[in-house]
This record gives sequence, C-alpha cells and structure tokens, in this order.
Amino acid sequence: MAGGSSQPGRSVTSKILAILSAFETSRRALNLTEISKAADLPLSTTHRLVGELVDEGILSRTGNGGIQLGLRLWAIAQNTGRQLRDTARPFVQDLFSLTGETSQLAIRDGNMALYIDRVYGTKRIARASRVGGRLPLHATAVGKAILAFSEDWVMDAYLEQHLEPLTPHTRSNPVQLRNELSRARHNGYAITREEVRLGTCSIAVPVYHTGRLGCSIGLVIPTSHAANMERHLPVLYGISKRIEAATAHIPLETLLGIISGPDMNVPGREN
Amino acid sequence: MAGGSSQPGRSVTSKILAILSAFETSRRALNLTEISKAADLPLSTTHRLVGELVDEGILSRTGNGGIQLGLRLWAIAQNTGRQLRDTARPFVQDLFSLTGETSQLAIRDGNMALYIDRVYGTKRIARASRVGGRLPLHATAVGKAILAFSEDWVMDAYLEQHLEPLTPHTRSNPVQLRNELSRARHNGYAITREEVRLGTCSIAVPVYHTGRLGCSIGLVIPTSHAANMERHLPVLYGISKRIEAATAHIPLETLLGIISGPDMNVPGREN
DNA sequence: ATTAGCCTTCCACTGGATGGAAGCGTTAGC
DNA sequence: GCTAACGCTTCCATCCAGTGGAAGGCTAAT
Repeated sequence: MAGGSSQPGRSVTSKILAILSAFETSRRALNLTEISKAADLPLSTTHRLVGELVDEGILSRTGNGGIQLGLRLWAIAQNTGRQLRDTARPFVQDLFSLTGETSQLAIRDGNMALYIDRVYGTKRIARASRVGGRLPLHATAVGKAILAFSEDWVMDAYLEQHLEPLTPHTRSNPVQLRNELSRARHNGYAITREEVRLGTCSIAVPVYHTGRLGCSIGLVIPTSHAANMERHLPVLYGISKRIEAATAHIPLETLLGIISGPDMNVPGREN
Repeated sequence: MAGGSSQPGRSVTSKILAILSAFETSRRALNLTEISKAADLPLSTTHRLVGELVDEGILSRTGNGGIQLGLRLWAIAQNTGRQLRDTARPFVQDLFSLTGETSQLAIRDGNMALYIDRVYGTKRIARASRVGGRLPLHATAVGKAILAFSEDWVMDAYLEQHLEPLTPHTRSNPVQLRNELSRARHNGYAITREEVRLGTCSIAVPVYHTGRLGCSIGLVIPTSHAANMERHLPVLYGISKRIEAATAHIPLETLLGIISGPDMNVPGREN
C-alpha cells in the first residue's frame, strides 16, 4: 500500500536512534543508502528524517554527498559525565606525564568497559580503545579492575555470561577468570597481557568513590617493555587517591551520568 | 480538543531535539516538568518522549527522579570530529606541558568559536570555556585568530553583526576590531586582555590545513602573569606547525565534521 | 487535613508521518 | 551515444502513531 502502514511498533524516536546508531561503529561519512540499510528504514523515510536531522545540526553533510554526525550533537553530548571528565583529566594527564605510557580512565557501562578519557603521546601505537569506545570487561585491565573491586554480585553476574575471547590470551574460562579476579582484588591491581590485542599489555587500579568503586585507571604498554609493569603501581595508586579526593564531593550519579549498567542493574539485588 | 491536533509544524524530530537542547545549557539533571518547560512541550508528550529516549539510552534517569543525558549519546557523539581531536590532542598536551598554561584548540562553528579540546592543570582557575562550549569569535584569542586568518569574506560578514561585549574590555566597535584583526594578521597571532572575563588574558595562533585556516590553538593566562604573553609564541608556532603536519593527510571535511558554519556559509561567495 | 508539586496513565481524535512509486541527475559500461 | 546502474529527491493517498487535555496517584510541605 502507498503510505500509511509503516512498520508497526517503531516509533519515530527509535527510527532516529537507528539512524544515529549507524554512526556508532563507522568512522567515515555514510551516504543515504548506507544509512537506510544500517537503520533498516525505507529510503524515503531515511531521506526525510536525515534531512530534518541535518537542519537541526544533529547530522551534517560533507561536500560529496556524505553524511556524518554534526557538531551540535557533539557539543550537547559533551555535558554527559562532564564532572568526572573535567575533574579527572588533569590527573590522567599527570599519570601519562609520570609514566610516559598511554593512560586511560574507564567506567562500567553494562557489561563493557567504557573509556571516558585517554591521554597518549604523539608516537603512533596500535589503538584498541578510544574515548567513547567500549571493550569487554574481562579482556582489559581497567575492566578487570572494575570487576574485581565492584560488589560481589557484579562479578557473579558477569561470570555467568559467555566470555568472548579477543586474542588467544583472553581469559574465556569463568573459573580461571574468577581466580584471577580474586587475586587482583587481593593484590590491589589488575593486569592483562595481550588479551585485547597482540603486542600490548595493560595494568589498572580501581578508583573509589565514597567507599565504592567509581571508575578505574590504567596504562597500556607495548609488550616489548611490559616486563615489569608493576613498577608503575606507586604512581597509579597515587593518582587514584588524588582522583578519589578530587571527586569525593560530587554525587556518584552526577559523576557517571548513570546509576549502573542497564544489563546488570538487578533492582533489589544490592540489599 | 482531546489529542490529535498538536502544535502544527512541529515534527517529532524537532521535539526530540528540543528535549535534548534543554540539556545544552544546564549542567545539572532536570526533572520532567523542567524539560517540558524548556522544550515548550505538553507534560504528557514530554513524558512519553523522555521515556522513549531513556529506553534508548539517549537520556538516563538519576536516582531521585532527575533526568540527564545518557552515556550512549555521548559515546555515539564521540565519533564527531574524532580525527582532529585524536590527532591534535597530544600536541595540545605538549603545548600545556611546555607552557604550563591552559591550552585550547578551537574551530569556527558559525559565528562562534567552538572549543574542541582543552588541556589544563589541577589548579582551579575560573573557566569561561569548556570542551564543547562556544564563545563569540571577537571576544576570544582563538576566535580572533580564526577571524584574522580566514578568507576575507568571513571577517567581513562577521563584522556586520552586533558585537556583544562580555566585559568592559571586549571590542564591540567594528572599526576598532577590524584594525586589530588586521594587525593580528600582520603579526601572525591574536591576543585578548580580559575580554572574555576579568582576570584572564589569552593568546592564539592559527593552524593551517592545505593552505587555508583549519583551526586555532591558544593559551589562557591569568592577568597576574600575562605581562609578556608573547614569550610563548615560539612554542605556539611550533605546535601549530606540528598539528598542521600531522593533519595534512586528512581531508578538511573529515577533520571538522562540517564544511563551514551554517550562519556564514554563503554559497558561491568563496569564488 | 489540606495544599502543592510532580509524575503517570488514559483515550478519542486527527494531522503528521509514512513509504511505494516515479522522476532526475550523474556515473559506469559497452 | 545509448543503456544500465546507482543514488538522491519529490510526490501524495493512506492511516496509525503521536497527541495532549484531563484525571488520578503519590509524596512532601504547610
């Protein structure tokens, strides 16, 4: 039929999000047809919605017919979790200055580690993570630190899921991972060795907030000089304490922008 | 009438943007009624749309009934202008390390300077700008640098507008400003002295991209030791050249995420 | 007990959203 | 130079998703 019916159960909101999600993965500009496919929407609908979004500044057109995310969206989104980023950034910079290694700050978003900030030098290194990017909690040092120092139910819930391996070294055995996390909790830090990508290792420590885990900070180090990563622990602990002190006065929710990851936010479980 | 009519001429898209825009200014969480007022929408409509946006992860609820921007939106938006930020950041950090002063990178977004990145130390300073924030081009050093080193029509168009003063020192006289910009172009850098807020001065230089202005970098310095800001020029020029070299291979559009600010993008004018 | 503020639910109505189809401009193939 | 392929834009009859006033519920303050 011409017009009318649409896909029942799809609100305009969800269609708009579907369009935005098309840009969640791809870094380059997309054309209308690609967006249409990615969002699973008819071309004409995509055309109209994209047109509106461009007018609003949410999307923008490049010269050669490409479409990409607009600056307005970026500017609005900068308000998210601003308190944590603005407060913690100088300390993450300090961490980088003192160690010379790529420094990261991550929080838990559902069952992924979400990278909030990242400080690195000019030398080109292979990057697996990026600000705004996510990696599985069990594969990264910051993720392991989050798991190891969260309340027990977080780790328990996480270990019931399939542990996708990213490299041959990724821990995919729940029992093995649980042991490692217990050791991490006992030692006070977590490490990974080529578990995200070959050639890089990482070490991370938790950052507390009002007695509970708030986020974690860590270093990414090329395997070539990752023999004694623990040498960086004093600095990591020092920076962690500094961030803890600097953020102590901010309510946790304001800090993170969320209460807890949706996937693992089992209401009533924390009692 | 019950239901139906709605406000003619308002698409769902525009309503969603109106809701998001409510967060463009305020830094704290808002409640439903506040959003409803800010977006100029009926409470029930706001309720439904906000509910959908929360389900999608675009917004998120805080514990006490507040609503704020969600992490998913932030994560998606991080892809905007990523190339420029990712590439330039180490250099902006360098700028901070070498000068010890708050370092900024800005581009032109319409007739505002949009702050793309910002590196600063732990000491609390009064902040007028923030990443994702905008300030008038004529009041800031990065803005003046952008005006002074853009094509002529940009400056001409800008000077026809009202020049809103932010402090008693802000240049609000077009003739005076034009002279100052000419001098800046001749000298190769721009400065402001307490023109954004009392107590801070700034100095900035342009960063070129394929022969045209791409963005600008600058320092914000407390008036107390801003006597000889020009001492930082060698570093500023050095970093500018480095950024220019590092971004040379990236197409300008990919870099900025936009062709040019909508307000001043007069088609055909550049011929 | 009353008021005020805020959130949530309900539902009859209708206009904005819809998407297939056709048109158009550009590029690619032969 | 003709045809085909591709991608973007416009059109419009159809109709259901979106709408918002009203009513109800909950909590906190008076």
